[in-house]
Amino acid sequence: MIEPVQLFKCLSDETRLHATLLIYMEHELCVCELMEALGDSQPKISRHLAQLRNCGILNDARRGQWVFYSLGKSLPDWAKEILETACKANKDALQVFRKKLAAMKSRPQCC
Amino acid sequence: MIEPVQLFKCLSDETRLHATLLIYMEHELCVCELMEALGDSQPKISRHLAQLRNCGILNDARRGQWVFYSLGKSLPDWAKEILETACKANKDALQVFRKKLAAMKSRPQCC
DNA sequence: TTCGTATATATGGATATGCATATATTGAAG
DNA sequence: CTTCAATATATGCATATCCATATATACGAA
Repeated sequence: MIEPVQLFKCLSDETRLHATLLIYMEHELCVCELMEALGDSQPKISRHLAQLRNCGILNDARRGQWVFYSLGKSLPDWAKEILETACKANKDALQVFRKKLAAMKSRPQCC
Repeated sequence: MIEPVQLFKCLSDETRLHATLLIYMEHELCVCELMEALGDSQPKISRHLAQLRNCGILNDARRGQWVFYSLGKSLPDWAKEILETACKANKDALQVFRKKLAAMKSRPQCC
């Protein structure tokens, strides 16, 4: 079970915070979508996602060529509350990311 | 104005997290009370408090020999919400710290 | 083979902590 | 009043450790 201090450490990096909040809002995103939305390199995104997965914050599922990340299934309620609050506090930045997502061409299909 | 990622970084260390939550619950504590409650060395506590003060999370006020720390005055509501949620998630540990505080002899008087 | 993703390695930079020391306040002795 | 000691807190320095990132490479699916 994740501890508060561990969640805070995970969210203390911009890439991880934004990726987590985007996934929280969009329910499911793959690595290439996050690359596009956040404008970061593939290894950078992948590495941070791996860390979030190892902590139980995210869950990964391969479908064809793509690996989709979603919120961890056993994430406690207090952690979701913190994500919800962080979304509100980060509204402006998230808006920009979501626009980039929406403008993305050849987005992988959800099954 | 503090950014979410900055708050998370501050709370990503056990000493800072516990000190902040204790101050949130008790409204005001001095360095020696935090040393007693958390069982950490004086320079360690002092440094972490300085960092929290520099970020605007805490406020300091000297009264006599003591320096009392309280929540920063301009801390936004979303930040307080996060502290509230973290308190709930950390209830057990905080309970132990508060007991040590209550058992402390020669606690400095509040003016 | 190509596309999407993961990981190994190296490196630079940040961070935490201990120890020693400095500063500030208070009170007591002279 | 001045000096000295005790108490409370802050900080400079050295060090060890952790972290983020880039580059290169490997793996897995189509």
